[in-house]
Amino acid sequence: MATLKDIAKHAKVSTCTVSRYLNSNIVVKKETEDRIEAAIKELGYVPNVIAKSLKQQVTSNVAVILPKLNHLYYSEITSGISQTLAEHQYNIFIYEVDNLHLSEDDILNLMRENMVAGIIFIGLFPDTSFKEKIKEDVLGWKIPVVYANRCIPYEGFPLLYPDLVKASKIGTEHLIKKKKENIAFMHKPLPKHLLKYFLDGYRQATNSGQEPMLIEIPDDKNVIKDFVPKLIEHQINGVFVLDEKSAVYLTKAFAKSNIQIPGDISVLSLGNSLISEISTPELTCVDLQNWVLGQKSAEIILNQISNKKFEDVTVVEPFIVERESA
Amino acid sequence: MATLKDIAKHAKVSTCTVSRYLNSNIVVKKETEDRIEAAIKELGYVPNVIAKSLKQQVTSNVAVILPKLNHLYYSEITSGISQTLAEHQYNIFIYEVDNLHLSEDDILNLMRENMVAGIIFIGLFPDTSFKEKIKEDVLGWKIPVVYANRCIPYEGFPLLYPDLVKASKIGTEHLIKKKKENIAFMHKPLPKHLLKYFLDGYRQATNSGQEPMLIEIPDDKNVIKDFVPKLIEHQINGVFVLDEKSAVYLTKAFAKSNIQIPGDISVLSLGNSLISEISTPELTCVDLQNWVLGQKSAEIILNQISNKKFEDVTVVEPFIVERESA
DNA sequence: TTGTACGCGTTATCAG
DNA sequence: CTGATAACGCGTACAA
Repeated sequence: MATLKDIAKHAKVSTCTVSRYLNSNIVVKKETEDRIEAAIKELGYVPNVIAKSLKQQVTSNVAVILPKLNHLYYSEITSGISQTLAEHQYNIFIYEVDNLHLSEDDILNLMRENMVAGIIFIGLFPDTSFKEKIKEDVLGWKIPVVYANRCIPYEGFPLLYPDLVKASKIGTEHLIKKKKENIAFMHKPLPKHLLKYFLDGYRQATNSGQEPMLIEIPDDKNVIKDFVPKLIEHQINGVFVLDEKSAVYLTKAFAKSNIQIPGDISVLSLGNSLISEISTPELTCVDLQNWVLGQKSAEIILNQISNKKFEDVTVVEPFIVERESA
Repeated sequence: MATLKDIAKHAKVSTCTVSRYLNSNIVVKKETEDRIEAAIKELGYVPNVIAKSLKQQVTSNVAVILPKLNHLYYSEITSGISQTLAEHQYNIFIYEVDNLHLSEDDILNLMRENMVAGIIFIGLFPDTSFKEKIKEDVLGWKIPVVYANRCIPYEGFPLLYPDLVKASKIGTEHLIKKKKENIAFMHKPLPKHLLKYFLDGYRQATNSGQEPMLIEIPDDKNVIKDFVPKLIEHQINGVFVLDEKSAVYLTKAFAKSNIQIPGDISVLSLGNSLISEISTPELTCVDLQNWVLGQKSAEIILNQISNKKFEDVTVVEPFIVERESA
């Protein structure tokens, strides 16, 4: 591999001249420029980013830490990040926590060892202690950080998440518009404060103090059908399912019980991945804009890196995608 | 940031001793070991991978080049890669070609600049010239390469892909076992040689020279229903759809035409992502083992890196996943 | 068992 | 406009 030194020798200039020609806009005599250019072509020179990073004590690599990649939810966010960073000539490192048999400390040490320019944490579960480690350690290391897709209170590092109150509000409004006013929210086990957001959105949409029916469903998809009688009994005619996959299994259960969607009961799902699109019936849903969330996460990292201003908390606006189910 | 030198000074030894203690199994006197350990703790030392890479002229970073990430097909493969590489302390760089507005040459230069330890190309379309560039350039640079998920003839660099002949064979066999012997293959526009694999598999399963009905469908999902009459007319009772999403839209079209699945016509899809699982009816499919493909790709890269033996062509075995549709 | 000194490929600081 | 030289942090001959 040809190095800068080789180019310099070949073009009969000093390494420093070559370096300046390549990196800065400082003018170089036309004649030497040509000689350098020729040498680069001839020797097939490619700059060595590693050496540059060592010298400048910075890399152009941003780490993305997420539970797993093979899930549309995360891969869409990651894709948004990847495109945005690529536009700014940054590379992205992927760390799938579920696959990495390392402690949080070890993972964060990996970041330091590799001198990453920034870290984007996506959708990490509360049972990881990353949040605490960021406060205790990462901020001290001066590594730019973004914590995406978890609605948590601000604690000193930039946060991004979808506006769940608004999601709940526009979802409820949509159901009401469709004359489905007896609404149930179905959700997997959820932290209290998240549930509160959904209730707030519901209240804003209904302009009342009344609460929707809340049904907590287990993780087992086969059990969802057991909740159908309860919905019937309470004369529910609109269900907002806060999990796309569960929404699909609910529609399957309805089909088996000969309940018409949306005739008898409307089903609205939260999230707009392929799942909602190909389900039968196709699911009306609240799109949380995962890709945009990723894009904005990347922008905030970039702003931190270049010492520009950035928001402490960024909220992404959801919107309704109307299909068949509601 | 504390450096090796700082540790050495603090522990009153030379940098070389610290380095050896950290990297090799060469014995160090217990007493000095303790002093070094203490210094590392006290100063919060983390080795600098960049400096190490520069010195050794190798990184532990493997690049994955793929069309896009937000697609279950690719993200599953990538996840397999990521887990396997992580187990060997390698980091993964992601490059989404569809998002990267760079020429093939520029992308490959990125690889060289960053001194990646290996490159995994996944599912790149024939209209990219990566294949040629690998032969012309990358192999010459001595960067380990894997070309995954495209059935192409061997041309000097390791290939991985699913066994499409076998996929076709076991799919056909399954349909026949279910007494669906009048079979149609539906597929999006496909290179001739790929189509041949499917025909071969069909012949192996039927033990005959006869050919299945072949229906090429356009990319537009709304048009799939237009092919239903043709299937009826030819008394097709088993359809093998070589694209998961199309399979779903076909089942939707059947539902609208009151065709029972699998009663009237069985539907078999190629690929086993979430799509097949949540579709109604749930799709019986041939699983191509994307995750395993990724895993094996990573293993081959690792073997190249460590100068171990590796296969030129690795074929991943598909298997049937029986659900409702066939 | 330990230490000295050099070089990996750059960029930055000076001086010319 | 250009060049010599010193770092960046580490590993490793070679010497002790």
